[in-house]
This record gives sequence, C-alpha cells and structure tokens, in this order.
Amino acid sequence: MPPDDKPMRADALRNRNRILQAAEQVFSERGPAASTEEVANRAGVAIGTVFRHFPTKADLLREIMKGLLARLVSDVEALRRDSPPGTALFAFFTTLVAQAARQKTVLDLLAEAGTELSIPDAVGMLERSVDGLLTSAQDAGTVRRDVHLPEVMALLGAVCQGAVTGGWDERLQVRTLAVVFAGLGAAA
Amino acid sequence: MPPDDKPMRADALRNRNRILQAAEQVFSERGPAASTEEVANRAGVAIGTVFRHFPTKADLLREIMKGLLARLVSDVEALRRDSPPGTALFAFFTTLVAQAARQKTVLDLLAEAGTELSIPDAVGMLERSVDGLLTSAQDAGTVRRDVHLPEVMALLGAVCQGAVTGGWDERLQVRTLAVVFAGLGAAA
DNA sequence: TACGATAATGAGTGTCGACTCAATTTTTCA
DNA sequence: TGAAAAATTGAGTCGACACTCATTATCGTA
Repeated sequence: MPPDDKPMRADALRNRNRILQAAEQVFSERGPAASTEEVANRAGVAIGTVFRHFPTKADLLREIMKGLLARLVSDVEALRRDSPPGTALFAFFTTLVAQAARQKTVLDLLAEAGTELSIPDAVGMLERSVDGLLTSAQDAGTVRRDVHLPEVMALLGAVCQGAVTGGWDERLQVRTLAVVFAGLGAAA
Repeated sequence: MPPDDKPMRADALRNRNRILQAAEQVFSERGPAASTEEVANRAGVAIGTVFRHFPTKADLLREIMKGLLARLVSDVEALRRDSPPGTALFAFFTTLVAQAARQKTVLDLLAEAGTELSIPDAVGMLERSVDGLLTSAQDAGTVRRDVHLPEVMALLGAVCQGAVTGGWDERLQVRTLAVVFAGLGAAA
C-alpha cells in the first residue's frame, strides 16, 4: 500500500502479505489485544520481521483497518448497483452487522477508528459512500428526510459494537435492526 | 454488601468504602483497564489492602457494577412514579445514555456484564424493571406491541456503548435516540 | 558466481500490571 | 492496660507483551 521509492525485495513482499493475512485472522478471532507474537507465529515468521514491516503494533492495526474499510466501500458500491436504492442502505446495515458479529475487527474499526487510530481519509471515504446510500434512500422515499449522516453512522457503529460485545444471535440482530429500520423509515 | 458472618473491624469497613469510592471514580474516568495501583493511590491505601478486600480485580469491578445496577433500578422506579408511563421508557434511555457518556463504567456494565463478569441476579433485576417500563409504554400505546425486551436491552446497550466509544456530543445523542424512539414508537 | 545490499532471526530488554507475604500497626475486649 | 486477632503496608514475584539489535541468511545484479 505505501508507494515506496524503491521496489521491495521478493521475500519481503511475500512476508508482508503473509503477516497482513495472519494479522487479520488473529485480530478477528481474538480482538486487537492479541499479541504480536501470535501474529508472527501464524504468519510463520520471526517476530522481528513483523516489526521490520510495521514498526508499531498500531501501524499493523491501521493497515488492516485500511483494507477493511476499502472492502466495505466496495461493498457499498456493489450494493448500490445491485439493490433498489431504497433498500441498499438497509442491506448494508444488515450485512455489516452480521460481519461484525463474526469479525471482531470491524468493531474497532467503527468505534475507535476515528479516535485512537487515525485513518481519516479511509473513514471519510466510507462516510461518503454511506451518505450516497442515505440520500438515494431518501430520494426513493424509503428513509425520512430529517435523518442525517452522523446519526446513521452512529447507529451503524453502535449496533455493530453491541452485536459483538453482547454476542447477539442472528434472531436478535434481525429484531434490533428491525427497530432501527422502522426508526429510519418513512413508512409507518 | 456481603452479609458477613462476623462483623468487620472499623478501619476495615472505612477502607472498604474508600476503595469502592475511589475505584468507581478511577474506572469511570480511565475505563476498566485502569490499574489497581491507581485505585489504591486514590483511596489513600496500600495496594495490599485493596487485594485483601477484593481478592481479584474482577471482584472489585463486579462489586462496583452491582452498585451501579442497583442505582439504575431505583432510577427506573423513580421514573415510573414521576413520569407518565408512556414516556418513562424514553426518559430512561435518555438519562442512561447521558450518564454513560460521562461514566465509562456504565458501558462495561451493559456490554460485558452478561458475559465476562457474572452478576446474573443484579442484571436480571434491571431487566425486570425495564420490562415493566416497556409493558406500561405498550399499554399506554406509546410503544409497538411487537417490540420485545431483548431488543430493547440490546439497543440500550448498543447506544450507550456507541455514545462512550464514539464520543457522541449531546446533539448526536439526541438525534440518534430520536431515530430509536421513532422505531419503537406506535405513532408515525 | 560473487558480492553488496536488503531482509530475517530470535534471544534479550524494559515496562507494566496483577497479585503475594513477612513484618508492622491498629482494634477490640477481657 | 495488655495481649491476641484482624488489618495494613509496600517491596517483591511472576508473567505478558511491545519492541531492539547483533548475527545470520537471502536476494538481486554485474
């Protein structure tokens, strides 16, 4: 991702990818408190190698967040293409919550992203995408006009976070989202 | 709180209360990751004393949670007496979120309480109280009949959590809650 | 292929935080 | 008041984890 001045050596690039992949798994399963050593083991690499590529644990986390955000943005785009505009926003909520319940990482992405790690542009992109979803839904008459982006993002983050830490099962996810959708919706 | 077999020595009781008070402050400000030593300092007590009263950090946390839960339950009772039944639930949501935004402890109470620490009876009490609020609101026609306790608790937890980790300002709290209330409400 | 540059290795360092315990102080009560 | 019981003290243990660095291995190229 960092557009280096000099090209990377082949083994370095290979290890970098292995580390990123391992880290995504480990942090998804164990949360961001998982140790760097566990990441190194899973990647089949010495711990020093991890720190050569990512001088700080926070750097590693940040890189993963960027990847996740990018994927989410492309999810949004896909949804916009394939779903009627009125329902794309709801679909996005639903899939994101389900994903968060599986991948703990998503949680920290939405919750801490803005505060602790700083990936302003990546987060900004996601916000713009969701805003697009929101205004299409409003144009389609599916969502109230007096709802704004900040509370939509807030609800998104809150519900994901709640689903993860509260261990909601699918039934509860659906019911809770139903309330939220009713709150957003223009229909009675 | 623990109905001991033998009465406690005067100094022991005094210190126990100091510790509890200090811990509540410290954990509210710094979150539950704050060190036991900081609690001891704030209480003006050696660290060994903290561990004599609460053999484990989790025990200390649990005791504080119990106190918080008890206070919340009595808040609910007060609200039930002083507010029209249709609005008491909404009022509870509003005050709890505002409190959570100030006291980080509330967060962990609602989020982790069920999972990591185990205070089943205390949590159960709060649930029963909120359930009372919910059914009165439904009887008053303010809340939909097809909304059930689990999603109400889930939303409560999620919104508090979101407000804390996302650092919502009051404006955002109000707007987000407005969406939730609209979702719960029987009125269009 | 040989050599300089780049990367990998993993034992070691420093720090922090939960928890212990032998020595000391404070209460309590006969 | 005085001694036994109960409580406090705080330096110390233990383990976990982020991060370092001298040594060794690998890569790219002339």
